[in-house]
Amino acid sequence: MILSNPKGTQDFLPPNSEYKHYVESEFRKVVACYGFREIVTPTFEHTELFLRSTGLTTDIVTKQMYTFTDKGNRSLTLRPEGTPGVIRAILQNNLKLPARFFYIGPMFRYEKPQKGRFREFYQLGIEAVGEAGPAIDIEVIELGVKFFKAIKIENIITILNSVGCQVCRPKFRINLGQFLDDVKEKICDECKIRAERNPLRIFDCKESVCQNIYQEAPKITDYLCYECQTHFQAILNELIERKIPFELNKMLVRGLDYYTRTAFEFVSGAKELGAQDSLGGGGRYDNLVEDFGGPKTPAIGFALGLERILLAIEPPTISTKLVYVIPLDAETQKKGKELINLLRSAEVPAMLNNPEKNLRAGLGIADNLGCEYVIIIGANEMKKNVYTVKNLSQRTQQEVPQDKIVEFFKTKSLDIY
RNA sequence: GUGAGUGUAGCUCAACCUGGUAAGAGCACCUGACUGUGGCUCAGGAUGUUGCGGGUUCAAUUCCCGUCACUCACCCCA
Repeated sequence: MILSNPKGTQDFLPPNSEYKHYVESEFRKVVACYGFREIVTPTFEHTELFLRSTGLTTDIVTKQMYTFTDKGNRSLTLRPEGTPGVIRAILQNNLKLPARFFYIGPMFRYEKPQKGRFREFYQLGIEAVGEAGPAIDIEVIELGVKFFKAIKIENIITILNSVGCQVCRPKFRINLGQFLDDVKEKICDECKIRAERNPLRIFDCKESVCQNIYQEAPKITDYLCYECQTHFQAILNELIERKIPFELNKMLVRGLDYYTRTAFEFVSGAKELGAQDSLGGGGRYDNLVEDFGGPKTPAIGFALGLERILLAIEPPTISTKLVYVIPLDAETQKKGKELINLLRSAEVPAMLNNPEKNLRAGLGIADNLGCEYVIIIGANEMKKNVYTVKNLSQRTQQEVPQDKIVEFFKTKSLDIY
């Protein structure tokens, strides 16, 4: 019992931990190209922050938050998502706008775990705060697509919709409410609850009966105000022009309350993902900063689920730089110690064979460690003033002059993720 | 929160349906053949409170109940 991790958490063991590092470093490269810089915010915040932003009616807030009272009697919550903390930090520190930030870190939601869904999970996210025009919407979507391409996830579909704004959404909601009143006898029980609590979510229903009914329902896109309509149309035009494939889905809504206008989701066809096929999602949230008491500030962002990405990628090849040094006898032991010190000070990772293990055993250990190279030092080498360098995977070996050994390994670029 | 499935060696699983006479296999592990060349081969070795608790029975890994854990799905989302 003591030796088990809490439900919904997981250990990232090698090589999985290295795959994680690979995904994160590719993400860093891509976002850097678009001018996003890293922001690191606390993993817990005042509970109120999430109540005010994520939304009082959302599942996340009503039943999934890890909320606790600390010894100073403050109500704190492990962050269930990244955006509120980022916006808080921007306002609190009075940062200059526009600003572009990215973050990578664990989020926490009390859910029942299943494939691609955990209680502690990592998100890779970006937030562009203070830019209103459609240009940034396009950059953000393009960035997402580029990232998936960088990590070689090919079968990604970008699903796109506009959820309107404070001007047009109320009109839509009234009409949708009327529609739901008319059909409430025919829809499923779940939908009846949704219709009361959060009508926009009815479109998520998977019952075909309901889906058929909702074909006739009012769509937000038919109610967009002139500004929202223009904004949305500009995005569609530009995406087509840039040949970024997308799929319009008038049913797409977002689970968080603060979204406005552009809403999108990156969906994968990879069957490894099970039911959780959404690798990430995001959208515009033009009112959130104001809701926090800041100036009226447009913003857009997205978040990607790291664990789901790991399910979808082809694992990269991980090779280790570690060089395994095997002195053959008592006389060469000292030489071996000097050699690993020399290599280490040149930033070449090195490890010495245990004197109790013979050459055969040492090679086996090096192989298990994933070492590409082994250095063998024995009487013959000492005589000729060389080291025998053996490449384990290619099963080749060569003699390298002792004074050239550091240089030899410095020219090898075996990156470890 | 709801539903279904699964818990046997470090890992993957068999035996369970049809209860029965030392609980097995493969992989991994350890030792040796093998004191200057690893992934092969050969010989040998160690390993289990059959998740936990209770019940039925002469007898339970096997059947029943409970419980916990894991998995998948619903829900929701990244």
